[in-house]
Amino acid sequence: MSEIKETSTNFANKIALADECPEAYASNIIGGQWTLVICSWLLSGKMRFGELRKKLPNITERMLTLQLRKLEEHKIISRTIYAEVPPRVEYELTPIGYALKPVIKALESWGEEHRELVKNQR
Amino acid sequence: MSEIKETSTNFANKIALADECPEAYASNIIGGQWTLVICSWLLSGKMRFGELRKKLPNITERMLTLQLRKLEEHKIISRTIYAEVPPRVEYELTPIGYALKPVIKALESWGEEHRELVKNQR
DNA sequence: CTCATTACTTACATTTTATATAGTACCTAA
DNA sequence: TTAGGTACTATATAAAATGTAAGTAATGAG
Repeated sequence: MSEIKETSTNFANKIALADECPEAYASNIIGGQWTLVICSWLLSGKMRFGELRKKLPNITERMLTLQLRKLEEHKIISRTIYAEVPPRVEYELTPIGYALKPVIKALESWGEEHRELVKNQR
Repeated sequence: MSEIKETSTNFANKIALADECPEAYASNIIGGQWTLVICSWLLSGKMRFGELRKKLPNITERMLTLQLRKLEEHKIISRTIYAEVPPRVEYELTPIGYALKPVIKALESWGEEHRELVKNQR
């Protein structure tokens, strides 16, 4: 998060890959440590900043903010601020965000399958 | 890649997340920069080290080796060495590796959809 | 003996991502 | 007047991922 150096080889490689492989493109967007989990929670409806924080016990406020900003930038979630005191901010998936559902489901079931397999091999 | 520090908060968080969220678990495994692209190529059949390298023009041999080792460790690919000179090593998806197909397809189509959307908004 | 080929290793440097810690503004209720 | 909740921001640092450059082993061809 924070800064990326647009002259690095790493950056160029990401661009090049994303350019020809939609799966790499997608993986760059949702590949963060908390991204999928946040989306997964939001699949069941809009949530406030504080609610999300409670659902993700070990996340720092900074990380949560960064992840939410990144998701917002990518149009995956929308942010609604209510001018109240204390402040209230709600996050909700956009249509393209909801469209992640099959991806998340596919990952979930593969993850479970893989976990089973690995467990049984030891 | 390379080293992970088993005392870091990051490590603990990953474990905790992976523990309860299969999608985070899956994402940790296939989340590398090249992982999905490699699997994607292997979906169409076994390949040699050198072939893969040519398909991924910007990857360094080091990165390719690291990614392949990680995939092998996670039982996603199998490695067959032929005792020839010069050496020949073939990589092939295991059953659980092939089971990634729906995940990759879901990511691909979401990626394309997302890319379209973003493009049209500018 | 020297060179080429393939699939790696190793040591090191850089870039990217994640965490820790300490703030801030706002108003409200005590 | 002071404490408290909410959703942040700023700065520093640690850790992980990726990249660069240079090797290595084995052997058969010339």
